[in-house]
Amino acid sequence: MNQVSSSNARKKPKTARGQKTQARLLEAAEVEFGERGFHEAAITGITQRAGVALGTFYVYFDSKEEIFRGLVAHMGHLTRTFIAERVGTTPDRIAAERLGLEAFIEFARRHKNLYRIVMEAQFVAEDAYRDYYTVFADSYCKNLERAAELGQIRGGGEEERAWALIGLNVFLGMRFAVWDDSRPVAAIAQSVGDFIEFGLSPARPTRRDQR
Amino acid sequence: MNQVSSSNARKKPKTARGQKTQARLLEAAEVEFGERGFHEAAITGITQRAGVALGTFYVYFDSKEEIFRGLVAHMGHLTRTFIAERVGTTPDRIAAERLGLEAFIEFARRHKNLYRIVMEAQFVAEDAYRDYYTVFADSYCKNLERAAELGQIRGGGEEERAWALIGLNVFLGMRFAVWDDSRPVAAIAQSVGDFIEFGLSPARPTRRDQR
Amino acid sequence: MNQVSSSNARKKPKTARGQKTQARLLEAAEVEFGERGFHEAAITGITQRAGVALGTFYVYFDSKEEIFRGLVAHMGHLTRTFIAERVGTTPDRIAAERLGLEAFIEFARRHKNLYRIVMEAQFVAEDAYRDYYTVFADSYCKNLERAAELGQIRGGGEEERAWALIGLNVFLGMRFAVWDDSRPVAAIAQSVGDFIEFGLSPARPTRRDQR
Amino acid sequence: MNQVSSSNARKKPKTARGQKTQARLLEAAEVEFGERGFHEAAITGITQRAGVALGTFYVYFDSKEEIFRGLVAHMGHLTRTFIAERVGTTPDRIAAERLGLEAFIEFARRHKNLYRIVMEAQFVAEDAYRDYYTVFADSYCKNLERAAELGQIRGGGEEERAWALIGLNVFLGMRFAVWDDSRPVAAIAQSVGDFIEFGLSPARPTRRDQR
DNA sequence: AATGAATGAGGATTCATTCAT
DNA sequence: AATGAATGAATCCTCATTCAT
Repeated sequence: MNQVSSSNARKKPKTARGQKTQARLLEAAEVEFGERGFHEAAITGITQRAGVALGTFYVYFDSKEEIFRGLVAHMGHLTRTFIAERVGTTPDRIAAERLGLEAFIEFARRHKNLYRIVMEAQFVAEDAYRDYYTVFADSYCKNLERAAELGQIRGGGEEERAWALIGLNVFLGMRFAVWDDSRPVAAIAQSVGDFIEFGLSPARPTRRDQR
Repeated sequence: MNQVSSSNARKKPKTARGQKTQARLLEAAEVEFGERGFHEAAITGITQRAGVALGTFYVYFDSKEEIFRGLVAHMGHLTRTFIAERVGTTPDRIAAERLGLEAFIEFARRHKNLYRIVMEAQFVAEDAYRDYYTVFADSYCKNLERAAELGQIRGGGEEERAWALIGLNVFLGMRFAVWDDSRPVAAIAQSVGDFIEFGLSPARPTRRDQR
Repeated sequence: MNQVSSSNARKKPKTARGQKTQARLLEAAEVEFGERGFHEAAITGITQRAGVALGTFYVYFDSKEEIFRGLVAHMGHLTRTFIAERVGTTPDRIAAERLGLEAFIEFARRHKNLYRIVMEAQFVAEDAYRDYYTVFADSYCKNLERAAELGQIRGGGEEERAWALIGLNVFLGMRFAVWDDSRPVAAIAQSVGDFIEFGLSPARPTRRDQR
Repeated sequence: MNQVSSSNARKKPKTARGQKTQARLLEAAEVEFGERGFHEAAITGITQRAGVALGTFYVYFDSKEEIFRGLVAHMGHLTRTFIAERVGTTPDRIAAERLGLEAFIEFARRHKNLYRIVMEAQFVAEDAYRDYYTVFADSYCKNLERAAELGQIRGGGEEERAWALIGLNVFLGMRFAVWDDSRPVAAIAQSVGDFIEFGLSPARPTRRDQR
C-alpha cells in the first residue's frame, strides 16, 4: 500500500536483497497487525504474507514488539510529513487547523492499518504511544502559543487545548475514517471546522439571541 | 475501589452468597484488567484477588472475554449515571457541556481502571467498544439538536460535533486523569470550556483583528 | 422410552418420591450417554434432563461411572429377557438362531441409546463390557453344545462359534439398527439366516456345482 | 512395535529430520492411545515417548484427534495390505475367506494397539470408524457378488452377509487376539472356517438327520 | 541471507465431586 | 430429600524465539 522505510529496524541489511526482504516484512507486518491486532497477529502470519520463512523474520527484527514499535514510529513520521505538506506554511492557525483536520481524516482513510496500530500501541508499547501523541501535543502547543502571541487565537491553557484538539481529530478519524469512510471529508471539515474556528477565535461571540 | 453491580453477568446466582461472590469477582476483575490489561490479566489473578478458587470464576462467567465485556457495559452505566447526576437538568447546553467535561475528568480520575478497560475494549471486544461510544454519541446528537432548535448553539453537523466532543473528552481524560491527575479539574475546564463554549455558540465571533 | 429399574443404583431411596427421582435420573442418563457418549456426557446434562439440581445426582449415585455401569448391566437384563421371550423354547437351535437374530435387530432398533452405551463400555468400564458379552457367549456355548449333542448342528469349536455369532449379531445391529434402521428386519434375517443355518448345519453341503 | 508411515499427517515435514520426528510421534501415539485410550492419553505422554518437547507435537499435527484419525486410517491401510498379501489371488472365495480369517487374527495379534484404536474410533471419530469398516464392507460385497456369479457361493443379500462376516472377524479378533492370544490361530480357523464355508456354500446341506 | 525444526512456558477452560444449608 | 455454590486437578494448545544447517 505504501512504502515502509527500513528506518526503525534494528538489524540493517547489507545487501540489496536484504533490504528488499526487510521492506517486504515491514509491509506484511503493517497488514498483519492492522487486520488482526497485535495479539492475534502472528510472526508466521507476517512471514507468510512476506513470502519468506519464519526464521527470516529474526534476521531483520529482534522481536514482535520491536517491529510493532517501528511501525508506530513510522506512522508518526508519515503523519507529520503528510499534514505538514498539506498545511504547508498557512500562517493563520485557525485556517491551518481546518486544513489539518481534513488532511488528518484523509490520511487516516489511506492508512487505516497504521492508524489502528497506533491506537493499539497504547496497550502494547505505551511509551511509544505516549511519544507519538506527545510529539503532536508539543507541536500543537507551540503553534497555539505562537498564534496566541499573534492574536490569532485566545491565549491560555494551550496544553489542554492541544490535547482536546488531538482527541477531537483522533475520534473523528476513528469514526469517519476507520469505521466508516463514506462521508465526504469536506462535510466533516465543514461541521467541525466551524466548531474549532469559533472555539479558538480570540473574539467573544456576540450573544444576541441567547438567554 | 467501587461497587460493581452484577448487571452484565450471564449466570445469575440464586443465593445471597452467590451474589456476593459474583460481585467480588467483578471487583477483582476490574482491578486485574485495569492494572495488567486484558492479555496480561489471568483468571487466577482475578480469583486470587477475589479470594475464591479458580473454578468459581466459571460458575459465574462464561469466559475471560465475557466478564471483560460486562465491565465495559458496567462502565457505560456508571459513566452515564454520574454525568447525568452532575449535569442534572442544566437547561443550557453550553453550560451543560462545561459541567459534563468537569464531571467526566473527575469520574475518569476515580475510575482509572475502568477507563483503561473501555479503551482496551477497542482491541478486545470491538463491538462493545463501539456500543459504548455510540450510545454516548447518540445522546450527544440529541442534546445538540435540541439545543440547536432552542437557538443555544449553531445547528448542522450534529453527529460530527458529537464525536468531536467525545474525542475531546476522552483524550483529556486520558491525559489529565489516567496519565497525570495532578492538574486541577477547574483549570482544565476553564481552558477547554471556553473552547467548547465559543465553538458551539450560535453567534459568530466578532473578528475585528483577523485577516 | 423404557422403564429403567433402579436395581443397579447404589443408594436405595426410601420414599416413593425418592424412587421416582432416581428413576428419572436413570432415564435421563440413558439419553445423555446415548446421545453424547460417556465423555461428552455431563452430570449436569443428566440432572437438567431429569429436572433436578446437580447435587441430587449424588444422592442416588456414587459417580458418573457407577450409573453408566448400571445402565450396561440393565441393558444386559433387558436384552436377555427380550430375546428369551422371542426365542422362547424353540427346540431347534438353527431356528432359534434365526429368531434370535431378528429379535436382536429389532431390540437394537428400539434401544439405540443403550446399545451405544454397551459398545462404549469397552472403553469406559471394560470389565462390565466383558461381563456383558461373556454372559452371552457362555449361554451361546451351552446352547451350541446341547444342539451338537442333539445332532442339530456340527460339534466342535463351540466357543469360537459363539463369539463369531455374537460378533455377527453385534455388527448387524450396529449397521442395520443404529446406523440405518430402514431395511426390513425380515430381509436381513433372510440373507443372514441362511448363512447361519448352513454354517451351523451338521450336514456337509452337497457340492455338485463347485470346482 | 511396527513402522508407521507418515501418510495421514496434515503438516508434511520438509526435511529428513522432520520426517523422522513425525514418524516417531506416530509410533509413540500408537502406543499411548493403545495403552491408555483416547481420553486418558496425553499429548505429553506421546511427546515423552517420542523423546521430543511438547510443542514439537503441534509442528506435525493439528490436534489430538487429528493424529488419532491418522492412526485409524493408517490401520486401514495396514490391514488391507496385510490381508491382501496373505489371501493373495486365491480364486475360491470360501478358501479366501478362511485364509482371510486366519490372517486377520494374526494381524490383530501383532497390532493390538492399533486394533483398540480402531474400535475406540467409534466414539472419538465416528466418521473415521464408519469409513474404516465401510471400505471393508464394500470390498467384501464385491467379492461376494463376484463369487456368486461364479457359482462359488449362494447369491443374494451380499451386503448383509458382508457385515455379518466383518462382525464375525472383528469379535474373534477382539476375543482371541486382543483379550487372549493364547489359542492357536489354526484352531480358531478350523472351527469358524467350517461355519463360514458351509454358511456361504451354494449347495443346500443334506439334511438327513434334522427335524 | 535464508531456512524450518524444535522448544516450553503459559493460561484458559472443563467438570466430577463435595458439602453446608 | 433436595439444592447449588465451591472446588482444583488436569490438559490441550499457542506461538514467540532460538539455532543448527
